[in-house]
Amino acid sequence: MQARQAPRDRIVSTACELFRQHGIRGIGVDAIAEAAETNKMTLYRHFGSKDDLICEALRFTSEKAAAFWDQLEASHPNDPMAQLHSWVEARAQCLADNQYGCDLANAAVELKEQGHPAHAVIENFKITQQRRLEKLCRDAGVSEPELLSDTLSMLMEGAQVSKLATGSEGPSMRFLRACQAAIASFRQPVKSAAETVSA
Amino acid sequence: MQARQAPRDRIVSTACELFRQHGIRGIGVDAIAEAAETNKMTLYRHFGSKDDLICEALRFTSEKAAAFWDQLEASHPNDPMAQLHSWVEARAQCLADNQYGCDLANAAVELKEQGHPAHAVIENFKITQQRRLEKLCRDAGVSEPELLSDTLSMLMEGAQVSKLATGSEGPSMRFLRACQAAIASFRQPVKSAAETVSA
DNA sequence: TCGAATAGTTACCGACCGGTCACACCTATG
DNA sequence: CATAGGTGTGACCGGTCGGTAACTATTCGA
Repeated sequence: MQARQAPRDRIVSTACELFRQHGIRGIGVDAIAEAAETNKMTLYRHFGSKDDLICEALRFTSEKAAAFWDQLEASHPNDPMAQLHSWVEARAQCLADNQYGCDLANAAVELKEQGHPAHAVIENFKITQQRRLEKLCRDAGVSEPELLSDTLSMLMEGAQVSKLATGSEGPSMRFLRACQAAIASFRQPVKSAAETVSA
Repeated sequence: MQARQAPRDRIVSTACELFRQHGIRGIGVDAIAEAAETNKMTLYRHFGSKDDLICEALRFTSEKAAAFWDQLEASHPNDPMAQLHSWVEARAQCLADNQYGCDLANAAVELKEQGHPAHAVIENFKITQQRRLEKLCRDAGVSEPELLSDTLSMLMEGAQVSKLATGSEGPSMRFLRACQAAIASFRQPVKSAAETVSA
């Protein structure tokens, strides 16, 4: 039996879970503290405000996502095209497993007050993801890496919100095929040595 | 000077606006009534509850969107491929104009309690839009109309949430080009009469 | 073993939430 | 002019929100 996590860690991971299930505005700090088997006073000793906790929870989620990229690179070393397909398949799997969409994107929808500290966390996360995806596309040698990576980004975000709005029978059902078709349409045509030089 | 709208209509359109700006959970009925230049009691005489008002506001927005399709068909009669491109351009324009994304999709993100009456409105709207888009793709004679329409749906949803999360410099910047590339990749190759028959 | 830090408990605060009440008002139509 | 129906006003309800105070219990290292 493992020693119990520290209260702070329990609060963060519980907050992640409850924010995902009920929405950030849909759950109160008291309920979070209770679900984390602690109390509101301890929560406020670790986090100055609910907004602080929101940021910390989003950071926590985004760090877990960052680990996924290392794993991806290790799975197909020196084969960016295989990594790209692996990325798509992993996103499709995540889409099938998770009924709540991307926590960071949902937070962006929910927290409209501009200047909210969470915006910086969200933007930083999304931009990082997009940069990594773009690098992958570039390394894979597709014809328009920026356009492909943005296409895949939009397909991914769209699939998640579409699943929320329309259910799993909607467009998100064809997310995997849509991504694969997009990648295929941007693959460099096989060129002869002469063409490669002239281009 | 036009006669003032009836209180009920003012409440609905004001609610649409404030829900869009602050989120459904981010604005109270009192503030809506005040912004509509009326009061909470009148609001509750027309709508049984806030949830009722939410549904009515979403219905109002979705009806405005429905009118767009007639307009689209009239602009390029009997030319579904031109209508499809026109649809993409209109969505791109809407994306550029509107900083809050799709109200219906945002509502789906925000209202996670299952069984909320708004879900039926959202699902009905989204499914209707998707069916019309799919019909357009089919009429345009692309090779895989279902896959293309789902791709375009996901690109559209993704562009909106991506703009919320990453700002207008992110993937949504290339929404138009991404859609056009997707359509191009699904265009039927020109076939000879013999090929058409043998297929 | 002592002391300091951390965690738990209870009660509380003011603000706001969705929703209702009783009552005064206005206007339009008979 | 009278009456009726929609409208405006302000007070009020119970509940919940984010956040705090004061005090006790626990843990753990010096």
